[in-house]
Amino acid sequence: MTVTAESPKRKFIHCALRLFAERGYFGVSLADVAGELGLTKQSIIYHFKTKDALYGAVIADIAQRLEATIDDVFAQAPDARAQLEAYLRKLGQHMLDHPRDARLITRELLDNLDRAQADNTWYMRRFLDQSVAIVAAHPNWTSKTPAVQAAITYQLIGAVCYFSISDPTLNAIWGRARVSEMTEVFVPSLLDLVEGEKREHLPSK
Amino acid sequence: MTVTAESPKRKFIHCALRLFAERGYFGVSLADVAGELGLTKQSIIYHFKTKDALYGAVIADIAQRLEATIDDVFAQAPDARAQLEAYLRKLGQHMLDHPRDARLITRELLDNLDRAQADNTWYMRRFLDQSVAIVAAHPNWTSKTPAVQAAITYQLIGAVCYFSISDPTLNAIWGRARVSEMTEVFVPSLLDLVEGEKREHLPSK
DNA sequence: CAATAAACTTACCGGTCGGTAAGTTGATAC
DNA sequence: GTATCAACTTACCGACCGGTAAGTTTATTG
Repeated sequence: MTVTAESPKRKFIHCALRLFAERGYFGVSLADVAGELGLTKQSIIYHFKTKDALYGAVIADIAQRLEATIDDVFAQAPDARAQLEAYLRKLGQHMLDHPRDARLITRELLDNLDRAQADNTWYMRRFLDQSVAIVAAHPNWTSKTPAVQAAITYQLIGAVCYFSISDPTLNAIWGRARVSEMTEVFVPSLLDLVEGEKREHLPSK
Repeated sequence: MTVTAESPKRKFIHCALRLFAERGYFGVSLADVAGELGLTKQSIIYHFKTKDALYGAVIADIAQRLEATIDDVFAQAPDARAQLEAYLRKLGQHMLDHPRDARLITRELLDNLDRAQADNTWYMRRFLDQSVAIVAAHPNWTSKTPAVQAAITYQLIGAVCYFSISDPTLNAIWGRARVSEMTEVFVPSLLDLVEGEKREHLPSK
């Protein structure tokens, strides 16, 4: 059993992703991150120079993994309709498997209110453009304006992220049993909304 | 012209809502809030005892205003279908008019990961239950399980909040013109998704 | 005019923050 | 065997944090 030799930088990114997702930028100190790995905050400063730079590396890491998922969709699905279905399934699966990504993306959206204008390198841009391209190719929306296509795309991504981050709260409100039911029907119900079907295969009372 | 005499407590709540929405709980200090009103942080301590209590008052304030919106829907719309339409229009309008509410609700969702279990008084509970009741009454979902109804409700609220908080970022990515187009078609497109129509009245190229 | 109470203020405290500076350690290279 | 370098450490700094304690100001009331 060999220890997977993760580079020190990647170890910090991995750990920081988790903490930033849970508590946000201001809710996490460098000492918190380093402490989780049994190190001191100065080891982070050594690798990343500043806290901002560490945060940037975390965002870039998520963006890269999301782009990889999309490339996968383009490679596998035969036509536009199948591509959108594959996209939604993969995105949904990704965000349910990695709720931290959904949490951090949503936080990034919230915290970038001021930064959005100043910072012209927006790490998620490529991912978003590719997502819109998939929606735009679908028969439902090929004839629509780019604005409509972008709005639909955003609704879909938003629904997926929002559902993922709501999980703990939903559990507290309605209990684990009901939320686990909700999770099962979530992606199918989203697909039905997209295809305009009448949701007949969803469970009835 | 009389100055509307807002109580000191309400002035703090109003100001804190804006700052918490913009920068989050840990991103805002008591001195920040008081400074905006030309006062010192101790004046906040005097009124609210702790920072946590101030934050709680802000959340309670939002919850109360949302419940008022819902009561309105129940009072006005004649049947279940019209109620859901009125609900979505009002919710969408509310979140577009008051993006801070959408931002803070989403932040609350994110930050309550740990608190959700411990804190059994969850201010948004009544609002959420009423929202689910409206969705459950709609012909599309009356026959579905409570879990499905809750999932649909959450997707709808999520889409609205997510779109509202995305506004600054979307502007930075695609420009004001396209985003303003998106905003116009947003609620109608959501209604079309709900009613299962084919989006014929949405603008085409 | 004295008493009271709301709505503040200044002064201060222990603790934590991000970041600088100057070592220390252990492995590799020549 | 010593020079080099990555990957750390300890020690420290000024700024800021939430919160306590003890006044001060202002308006109202008997």
